[in-house]
Amino acid sequence: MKVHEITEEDFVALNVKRGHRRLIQREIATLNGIPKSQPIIVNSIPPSRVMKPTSSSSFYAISHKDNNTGGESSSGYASIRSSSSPFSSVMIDSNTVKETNSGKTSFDEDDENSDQSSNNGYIRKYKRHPKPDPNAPAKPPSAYVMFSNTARAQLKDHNLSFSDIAKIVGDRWKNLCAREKQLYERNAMRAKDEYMDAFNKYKQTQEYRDYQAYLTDFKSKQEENKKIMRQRKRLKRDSPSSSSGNLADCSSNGNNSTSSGSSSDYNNNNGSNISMDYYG
DNA sequence: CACGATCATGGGCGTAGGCC
DNA sequence: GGCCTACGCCCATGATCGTG
Repeated sequence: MKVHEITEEDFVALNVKRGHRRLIQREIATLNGIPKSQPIIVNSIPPSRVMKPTSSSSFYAISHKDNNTGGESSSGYASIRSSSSPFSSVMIDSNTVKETNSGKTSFDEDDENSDQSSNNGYIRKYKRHPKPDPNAPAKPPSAYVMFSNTARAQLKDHNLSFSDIAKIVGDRWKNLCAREKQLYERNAMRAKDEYMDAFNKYKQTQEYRDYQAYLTDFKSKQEENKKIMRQRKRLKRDSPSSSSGNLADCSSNGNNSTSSGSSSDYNNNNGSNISMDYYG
């Protein structure tokens, strides 16, 4: 594998910390001719699978999905989960794309088996999130989110596409007069204060401690599952002919070690709602 | 300081994981 | 191992928070 082909998953697999990942990615971007002024993209897809953007939009997510319709092509999925922020987008050098298009790149073990075989398709990154904490106070919306809720309600009946609405809301926010904006900001600040109070109180409760325990448990089980999946893949790869027998054994082992605990815990957990995420 | 993640919105598709 | 359900992710937007 060439250095510039390394993906976010590869870094994670190598235990490279995020800050270091960003530094390395910046250097790679520079090598690829991307100026420092341009933000880097967190590439979970090796360059060989990156497609050129289809529009001039500043947002650059690579996908087979039909824009705006929410419809996805049935032929697989190639996408980068880029941040919703426009800052997170960057054009990947088209030369890089061409250069590596035919090359085979290695993946994180998990993706490796994702049988790109079938359609050359890349399986999107998908991680199960822990259940949110139903007892935790709801996170307060920002001023912009408050505004967008109002604006969306007004635009709801205009039969506009999802992205059109987003663009209009963004425009309206930019053109909002200072006084009105201040109003939203004040509301947001008040909501935030209330949230902080509520959350500090909530942290003293048993529910909070239970949820923290659930999170820890959830994480360790995910790790466990990952190991099992790797094991299965290895077995499948190593003995394709006798795969059924081995697989059965392996899967039963896997199920014993995971489902027994996880399913019951999942059902028994008190849930929770601090939106945690385990992307690494 | 830079930059990714999150939040709301809705519809549709694909995947993880539970269950038998 | 196959079926089925729940839910993550995609699309756009900007402010804000968190992390390295």
